[in-house]
Amino acid sequence: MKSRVSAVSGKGSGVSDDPRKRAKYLAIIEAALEAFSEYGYHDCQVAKIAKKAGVADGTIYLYFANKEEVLVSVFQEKINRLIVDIEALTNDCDNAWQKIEILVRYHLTTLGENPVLANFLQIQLRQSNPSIRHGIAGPLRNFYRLIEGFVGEGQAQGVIDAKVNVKIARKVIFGSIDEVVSCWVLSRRRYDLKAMVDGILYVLGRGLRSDGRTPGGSQ
Amino acid sequence: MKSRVSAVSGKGSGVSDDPRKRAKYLAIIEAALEAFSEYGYHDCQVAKIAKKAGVADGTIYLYFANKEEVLVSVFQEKINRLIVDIEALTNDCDNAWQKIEILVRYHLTTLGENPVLANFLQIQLRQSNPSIRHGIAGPLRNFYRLIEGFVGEGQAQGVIDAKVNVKIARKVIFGSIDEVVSCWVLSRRRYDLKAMVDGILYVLGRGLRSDGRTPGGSQ
Amino acid sequence: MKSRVSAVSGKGSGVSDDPRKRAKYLAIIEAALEAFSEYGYHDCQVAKIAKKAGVADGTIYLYFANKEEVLVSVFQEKINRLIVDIEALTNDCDNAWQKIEILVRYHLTTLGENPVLANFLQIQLRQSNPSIRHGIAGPLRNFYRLIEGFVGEGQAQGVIDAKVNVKIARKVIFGSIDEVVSCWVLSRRRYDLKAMVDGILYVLGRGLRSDGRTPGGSQ
Amino acid sequence: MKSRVSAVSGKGSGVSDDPRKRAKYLAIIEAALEAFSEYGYHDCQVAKIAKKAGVADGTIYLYFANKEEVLVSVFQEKINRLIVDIEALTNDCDNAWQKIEILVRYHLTTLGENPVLANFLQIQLRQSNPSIRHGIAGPLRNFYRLIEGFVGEGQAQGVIDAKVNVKIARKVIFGSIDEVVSCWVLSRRRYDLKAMVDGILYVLGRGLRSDGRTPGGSQ
DNA sequence: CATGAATGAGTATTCATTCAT
DNA sequence: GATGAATGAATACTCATTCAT
Repeated sequence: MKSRVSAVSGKGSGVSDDPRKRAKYLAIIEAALEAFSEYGYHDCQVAKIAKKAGVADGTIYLYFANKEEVLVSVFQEKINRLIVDIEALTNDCDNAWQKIEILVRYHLTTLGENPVLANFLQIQLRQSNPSIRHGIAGPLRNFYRLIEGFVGEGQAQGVIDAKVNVKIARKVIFGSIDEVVSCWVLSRRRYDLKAMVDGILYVLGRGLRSDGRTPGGSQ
Repeated sequence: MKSRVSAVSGKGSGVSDDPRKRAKYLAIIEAALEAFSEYGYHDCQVAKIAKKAGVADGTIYLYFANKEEVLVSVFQEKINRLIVDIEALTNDCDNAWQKIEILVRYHLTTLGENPVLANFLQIQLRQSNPSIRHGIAGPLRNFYRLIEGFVGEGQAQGVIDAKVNVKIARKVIFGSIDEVVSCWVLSRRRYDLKAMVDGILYVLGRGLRSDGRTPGGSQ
Repeated sequence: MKSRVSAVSGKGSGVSDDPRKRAKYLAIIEAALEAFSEYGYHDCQVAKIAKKAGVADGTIYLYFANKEEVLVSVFQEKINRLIVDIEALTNDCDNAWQKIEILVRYHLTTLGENPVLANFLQIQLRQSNPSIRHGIAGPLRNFYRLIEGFVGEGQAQGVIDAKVNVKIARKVIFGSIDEVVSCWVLSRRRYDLKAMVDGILYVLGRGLRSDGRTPGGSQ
Repeated sequence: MKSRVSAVSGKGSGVSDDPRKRAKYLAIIEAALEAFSEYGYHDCQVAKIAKKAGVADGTIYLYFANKEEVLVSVFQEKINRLIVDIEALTNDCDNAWQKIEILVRYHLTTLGENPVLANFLQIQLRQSNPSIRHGIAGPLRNFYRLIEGFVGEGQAQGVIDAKVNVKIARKVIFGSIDEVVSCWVLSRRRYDLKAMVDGILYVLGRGLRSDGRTPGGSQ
């Protein structure tokens, strides 16, 4: 308890003043990502994570309250990183639709280049129980908000159809890329994920962007 | 083993000549749907299914090879039913885009009226092992094919943009409705799912339908 | 739950209509007595009990809710048996002091001839935690009541000093024989426990019996 | 190892020339008494003792070989103190039976006023392993010898019945007060322990004292 | 001397599956 | 066919103890 570095009950990302603790925390996170991705949540014993991280089983519990918190923390670290990166990439972009394009492209490119993470996010993460789902909800909401922010911004700029409900737009965008990545992972990554970006953006763009066709907004 | 009525290794849907066997098979399927939906896959013991079905624990194993096969069979029965219903509803429809509209509307309406099934399909089904995911893939592919068939048909009819890749269109359609239903279930069904149909179809229609704007197809 | 034969939550002594269940229940009780006596509560794994009983580990849990309940049930069975035996032996005895003599003699004789039981009752049983202590309290109270009954009876008959408080008399009697047996067990039974009976009864008799000396009761 | 101040393997009572060490040794003893009494032996982690004592976990091991030795040392310190006090109180008493009265009265009064110690001695101490029981045996023997000394002295003085076996007398005396205190602790101290002294001494006195009745000693 | 982060051995309990009746 | 008592493999987590600082 005393000095546990908790990503869930703590400040949100395993922050610790002691850099050695932070390093070990991150080592466990990376080991857990690999282990969960390789075995799935239920078939991944804590001992496997500890071994991959090069620490004793008990050490895991100095940094996380339990196995569930490890899983949630991995997700949190990874999704937060994704959000931070996308925010940085879209920072000096004026057009909100282009921000969405960047998001979709970056998401698919990143996961396409990181099959372990993709497998974790699309498959293994979802084998977990309701209490884990609850822990995941918070960080995921941040990703949702990012997308919704872009959509709203685009409507304000007039580049996204104002008649589209923001939440529905987010669900279509997120649902589409989520499905695309899931299928790719389940296909055992037999094709190039990046190659799908243009096709998806074509459909999403037609569905969401304002264009000359609907200047006044009539359907 | 002997005369087991298997939904996975068997002919595909618990077919049996003996109507009493078929009835008990279906009773177990319904009990399992309820039980899985109520407890989740991992917290739903075979004993709970047996109790709900009014049979002994061991009897389950006269109809299914193991717990996994029960789950897969429930999915199979339900998704097949959905497919059959949608095929019937779209049978005398000439316009393939309208068929997609029917599919989306029927899917959301059905799950909106059947929270137990929705919870099973969106949440509990996905808590399972990769080996189950494999068993699910087959029946799910039929649903994929249904959507892809409508898209292809629509392109042949000229009502759907020919430049859209059929598989990508299917992923956008399925991913969108899947995400919409999942969010609804996770929100504890605090709003009306049917009410989302028009909003989703508006975006999907804009994204996929051919229109006066692009008669020749140039973007 | 359904048909668990519980000595704690059930009717009190592993009663079951099915004689086969009762037999297995008793087999586990006897195995547990031996195992607890040999290893002590904390160092006696459930697996050791199961092995001695000739059943699978899991079978223990068809008859008992947990390891604690096994311990409590062993105590209950044994102390109840002791009580029943003493009641039978004292039944046609007119003099209540003689009943106490019979109780003390029977208790020490029985434990002296049954070192496994003596070790269990005096040493291993007491290694347990408060929740177990609570489970033991009920059956132990019955033994207390037996002694107190004899004392009260003796006072009514005039054979036991009326000035002695019944509960204090019980504590002196029970405390004395308990200490005698404990010392004997801890001495590794290097002497004959039965041989101590007369000496103890001499002191207890002087302390508790009415006699010519104190007819009026003056101290 | 080096200069460990052991209460068991050492000279017997945490003796050290360095008063600072002695002070910390005693601080740990007091903290352990409280902690064991509060949580019980098995639920009292070494960390809890360390925290109460205001030292690091590891520091405990500079003063004691292991957790068992801490428990044994607490017992040793406390029982030795009891013995020393009783010896002082009985020093200028001529009548050995009065010494026994003093012992019983002092024991019950002290524990009655010190529930933490009473709980430790009667309950928590006995939750321990057989190996601990061995460590306790030595100091406890000193208490036994004290009682036996009084009894023998009383027989030499003719105030205690010569026909009573000294060890049996000790067992009756110790067993009685032990049972009385245990019942009091288990009753959650709902009555006044001191108030029982006279009642117990009345029975013990009748049982052990020589009196006019038996001048020659015939029963 | 003191610290406290790290270690890793140890175990009660669940539950999918079997098979004698 | 149906039953349900019996099986036994499998695992997260605790905490006494150590030792580098």
